[in-house]
Amino acid sequence: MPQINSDRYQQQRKQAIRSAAAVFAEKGFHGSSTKDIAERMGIKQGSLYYYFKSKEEALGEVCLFGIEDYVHRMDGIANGDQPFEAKLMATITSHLSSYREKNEALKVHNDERLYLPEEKRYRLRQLGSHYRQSLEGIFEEGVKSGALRDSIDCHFAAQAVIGICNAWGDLIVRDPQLDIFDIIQKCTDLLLNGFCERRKEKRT
Amino acid sequence: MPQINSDRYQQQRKQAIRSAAAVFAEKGFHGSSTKDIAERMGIKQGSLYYYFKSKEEALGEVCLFGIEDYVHRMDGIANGDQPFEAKLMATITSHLSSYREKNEALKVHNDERLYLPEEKRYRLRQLGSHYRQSLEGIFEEGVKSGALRDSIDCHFAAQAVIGICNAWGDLIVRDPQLDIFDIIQKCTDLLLNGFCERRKEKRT
Amino acid sequence: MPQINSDRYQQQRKQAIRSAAAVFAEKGFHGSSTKDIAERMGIKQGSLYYYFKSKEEALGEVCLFGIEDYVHRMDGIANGDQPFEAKLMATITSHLSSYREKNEALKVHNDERLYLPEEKRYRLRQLGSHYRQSLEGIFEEGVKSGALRDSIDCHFAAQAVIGICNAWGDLIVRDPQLDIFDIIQKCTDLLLNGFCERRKEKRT
Amino acid sequence: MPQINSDRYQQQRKQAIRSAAAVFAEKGFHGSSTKDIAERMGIKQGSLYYYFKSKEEALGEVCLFGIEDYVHRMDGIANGDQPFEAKLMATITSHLSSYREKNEALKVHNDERLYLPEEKRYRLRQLGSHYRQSLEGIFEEGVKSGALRDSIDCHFAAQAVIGICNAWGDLIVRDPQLDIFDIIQKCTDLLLNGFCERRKEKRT
DNA sequence: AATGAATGAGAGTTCATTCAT
DNA sequence: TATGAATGAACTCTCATTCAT
Repeated sequence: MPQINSDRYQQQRKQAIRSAAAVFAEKGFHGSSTKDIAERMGIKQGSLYYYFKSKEEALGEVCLFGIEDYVHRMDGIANGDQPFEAKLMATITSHLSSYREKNEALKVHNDERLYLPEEKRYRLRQLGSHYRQSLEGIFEEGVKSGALRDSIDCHFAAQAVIGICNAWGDLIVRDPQLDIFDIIQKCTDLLLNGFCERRKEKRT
Repeated sequence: MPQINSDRYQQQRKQAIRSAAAVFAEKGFHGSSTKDIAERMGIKQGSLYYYFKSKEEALGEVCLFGIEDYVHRMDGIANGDQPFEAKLMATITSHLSSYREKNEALKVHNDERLYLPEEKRYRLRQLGSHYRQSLEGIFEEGVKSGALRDSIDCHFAAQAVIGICNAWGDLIVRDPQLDIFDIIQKCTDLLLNGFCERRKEKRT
Repeated sequence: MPQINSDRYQQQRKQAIRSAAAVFAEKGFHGSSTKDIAERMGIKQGSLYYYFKSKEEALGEVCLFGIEDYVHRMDGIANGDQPFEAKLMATITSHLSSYREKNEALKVHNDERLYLPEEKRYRLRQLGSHYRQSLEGIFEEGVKSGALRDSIDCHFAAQAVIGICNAWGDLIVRDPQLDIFDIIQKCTDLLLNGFCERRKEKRT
Repeated sequence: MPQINSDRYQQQRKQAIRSAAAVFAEKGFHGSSTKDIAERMGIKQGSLYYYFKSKEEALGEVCLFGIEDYVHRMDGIANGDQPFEAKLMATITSHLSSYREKNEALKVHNDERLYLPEEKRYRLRQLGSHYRQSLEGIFEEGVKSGALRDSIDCHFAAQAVIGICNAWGDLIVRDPQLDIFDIIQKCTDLLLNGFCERRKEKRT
């Protein structure tokens, strides 16, 4: 019967979530044991159940932790009135930074959420869809404003941005040396301009 | 003692690999049981061991099966003398098609190979690196030929292509309705031209 | 995936049920471990699950095994056309003999069935009610035939018979030396001369 | 270090015993957790250990509480100089009333005492034997006085009385609606007229 | 070529118990 | 007097693996 309101408890629980995130990211949900998680946290296996009702609940908490505020940050970006280019870069920055800050939780969300029971996956799906739709909105805006080509398929574009960010996110998690700002820069450039040679001077 | 050379044996073993691929893709390596795999193949659990020494060997075979000829195909593409644009599109086509043809094996390679012991991962890493390097080579050629901007980071570019293909590959595996050629088209366009408005007429 | 139809399997499973009955009777359901049961059967703990899906299923099988044919035997008694006295004695004989033959299974049914989930308890309750009703029927018949006093509450009478048999059944299970036929005799005498109109000599 | 002498402590401890009795009666000893008991008492799990050294001690106290004064009451009955019929009825009344007053403790004594270590069971066995012997004495007296048939096996008779009372006791605990005085009446009648030489009218 | 049966290691989970506060 | 936190042992159950047939 944990004292859910106590500060100490909340603090320790957060710690447990981070530990679970780290272990799940490294070995996958089924490949991780509760003993692994407890050990990383510095407690004994049985004690973990003071903070989680089950291993599955731990996964749920990690997934939520992984996306929640990066989704909220997206709201801020989408509702701002910057030009398209700025919004895109902000999105990429936010997305890739999440991989650094929150460490492995976002990766766990991407790779392991399918092991959650439907009811718990529902909230995550809502958040994920919300994110993608906001991003699609940004692209639609960009098309209207003339910043983007008419022919752009905004759904495809949003998925592509998410996909490319997640791919680099994986690499970022695996290799902490990577220069995240360099990657943000290059991703933005790729998405805006592609790889082909076309000189700025020709732009009008 | 399996009759490794018998046709029937080889045929059944291939079947076992495909079954394992399907199950691993759906539930992950640790989430799958040998019973699951055997059942999908229509044999009994214990009989699997006639075809694999262990569950891990099965994973190894699936991973290899998942990448080997898609890597070889890349050699063909890289060594050809088509222009950059054609090679890029060929690469994307090859990559995404693999997800359809080989079904789930490529996905398994991407998501589960980390559960293999170092020795087995070595060969896969070689193949993967070879693939990425070939792709980098294509980009370097593109830069030299003037098709691509000088400023392109070829390593980044290759990773980006792989990342975007894998991201869409996941979606393709999950949703068999997706129009793969439409996606190929749009990916190529994105990578070549980006999303920004700049009309071909303005090029010259 | 047990071969449910094989003779060997059925035989071993019966053995498992008997072992479970013995252990449950001695230590109660929650006080018994699956290890205890397996050990009594001469196999290892994990192997028990080849015969039962769960410990609870084992309990269910034991309970069913404990009452099923003693309930059926009651049907034979109730439907016969012997006089009341003979039917009562037959009932007691059948009931107490069950404790000897089936060993501890009937005791387990009485003491531990409440740990079964509602769905499984349903069938048992049906059988139990059927038994009690048959017994009540015998008493009603006895009243009609004039063998018993009018004032007898047949529901009370049936419960009393069952209660007294179970009480002695417990003692019989605990002490294998007890002379079961002596007890049958005395129980019958107690109950008979309690419910009878008057003593046989005085009847005519 | 409990203040064993404080009134408050003794009062709370009694409360703890009653809570334990209720929980043990409902779920059995092994099926009950210390958390269950604490919750019913309105304290936290760990606090129980202020009143009991162990869960087992709690069981011991409950069992003792369950029989002690019902055994002492039997002494009063046995040593009185009422006729047999009155003593029998008093016994039954005392026994069945215990199930109502003490609620579940007597049931716990009957069903769960076997989980106590030998040393603790010893005192209970003494009390139980004492009870049975007193009851046997009543029967022997009854035989001598001519109220009962010569052929009565007094040991059997005492066991039968206890058995029938416990059987009805179980039903009484389970169904608080049951009319306890009706049952006392009927049990007495059953037993009396069963063991009596003959019906009163026919006696002279 | 395949399987029924068994195994043993390890998983997640529960819980009586302890103890500093 | 009571509790939050932690522990470790035991438990049920799963599963990769083996092997005689």
